Amino acid sequence: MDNLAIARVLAEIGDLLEIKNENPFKIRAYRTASETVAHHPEGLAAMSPADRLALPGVGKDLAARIAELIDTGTAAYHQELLQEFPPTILDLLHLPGVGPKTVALLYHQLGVRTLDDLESAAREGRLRALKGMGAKKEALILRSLEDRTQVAGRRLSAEAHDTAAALVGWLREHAEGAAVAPVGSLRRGCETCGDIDILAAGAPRSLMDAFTSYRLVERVIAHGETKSSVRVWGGFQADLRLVPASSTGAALQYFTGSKAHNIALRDRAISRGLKLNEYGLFRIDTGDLVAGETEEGIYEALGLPFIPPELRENRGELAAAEAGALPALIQLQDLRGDLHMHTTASDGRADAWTMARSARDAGLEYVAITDHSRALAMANGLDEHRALEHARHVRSLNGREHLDGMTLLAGIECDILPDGRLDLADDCLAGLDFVIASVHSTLQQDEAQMTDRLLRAIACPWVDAIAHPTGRLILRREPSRANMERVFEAAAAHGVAIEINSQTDRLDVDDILARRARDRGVALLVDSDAHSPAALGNIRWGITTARRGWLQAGDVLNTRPLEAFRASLRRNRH
DNA sequence: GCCGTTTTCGGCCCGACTGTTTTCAGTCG
Repeated sequence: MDNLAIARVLAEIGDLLEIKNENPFKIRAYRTASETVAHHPEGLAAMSPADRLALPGVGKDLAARIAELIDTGTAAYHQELLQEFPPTILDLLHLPGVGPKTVALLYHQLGVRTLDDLESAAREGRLRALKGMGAKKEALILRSLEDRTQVAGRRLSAEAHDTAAALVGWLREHAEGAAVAPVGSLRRGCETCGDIDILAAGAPRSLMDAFTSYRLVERVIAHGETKSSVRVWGGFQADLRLVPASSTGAALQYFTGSKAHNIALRDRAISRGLKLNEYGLFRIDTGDLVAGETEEGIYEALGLPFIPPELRENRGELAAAEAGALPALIQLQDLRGDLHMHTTASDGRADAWTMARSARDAGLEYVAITDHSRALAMANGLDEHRALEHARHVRSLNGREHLDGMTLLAGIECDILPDGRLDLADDCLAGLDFVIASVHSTLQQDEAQMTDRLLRAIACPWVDAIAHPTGRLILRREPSRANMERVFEAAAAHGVAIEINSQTDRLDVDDILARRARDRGVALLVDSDAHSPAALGNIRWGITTARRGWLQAGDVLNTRPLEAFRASLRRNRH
């Protein structure tokens, strides 16, 4: 049983306990543990019982349930709860506006077990007869049921980014002098987001009306003096919070989250006789304001340096801050090269010259042109002959004018065949400047096959790096079953770099694996995998992922000057 | 159910909005 499966069961127990109206702290214990397990980079099944017990939020009881899950694939406690409530009841809980109390009420009073049951009951007007419910609540539930089919949960943050930027721009026009900024998961750089959170500090009350009358607002969900929510065309929910200018820093901190980071930070405040909320940091005894105007001030008053938003996931950043050991996170301008891009030679939209010029305009000093190899026939992949022809062409561009010091490396994105062999012969790969290998097909292999496949590719002396190592597509395709721990070990041993691919739906490896790889001694690359000049800009999302993975410039090979970069490639090291 | 240089028992983060209410419960973030 893998971590996500364990986490799902623990979260379900939490949900079921909530419907049962159990002790809220017990519920929180299950949910915290679920989060911890889901984000733990190492498989719990392979850990010793003592190590599992050492995980934060996992005590004697939860460790026992986890062990039971790993050993038997099921937990008796979970099954008991499912005897009391049908599992379909959890669908009701995830409906907006429907919480545990309502679910319990619906189940006990009306025998509602499924979303279909709920829809019938609502249409027949039976909900309004329940205590605490009325016609409006009934209409709200019907609406949630309708929305459910249109908007399916989370979306790529890259998609939300443009919507958020336009909305923030509109709000700034209507609130001169106020601080308007995206907060929440967007500010933390998460790969997906559930909604768009915006904070306005020091803005007039009238800004709320500007917000709810924004031309792309489809419906107003809530409209208050300091908080409003709307649904924007395209499926996003956007929330706006208004706070006084004196609370700018406190509110930025509070609404940026994450929830886990904030709870840990508030714990820290309490232990120092302080109270933290979105308006400021206050002394508990006197109620005096200690900090609130700036985020830096909040952290400073709690004895900490400023913690970058990307690190605020309660994954050790508070301890690191306390110890003065926060990483100096990599920045976009640290990048000097981009080692993964395509041209019209395979499935790209522009030629090598145009791609290189665009990269130069973006401030880069070198690029590798890495078109597909022949196994990707539908992408017009190159065979050995074409690959070497293309390499000659790419290298010939280096002598031309107007390149402003940009250097092109002749490379290839070589397919790793299902048995781990490379798609092109060794002497061809040896004749190039850079080879990045990747898996594009037969992604459903079992763990042993997929792991061996990658290990075999890594063992090939002409492979310098592995592209999009897990093959996942965010919200669409799960990562392959490869044992990444063993892949990183081999990559470190052979000096093969691991890529953070910046395509907005890949971000592969992700933040957690990137951090794990670095800790295992693996060098990383941040690449655009661009198929057009415009897509070169996606590399910023890879940088965000690297930052969320605690990476510094020194951990990423393509921050090095060209000669140092070339010297660090596996093919040039002996 | 977890956790502890104040504690092995008694705590556990905090506030806004909505709807159904005569002072508050439920939900959300």
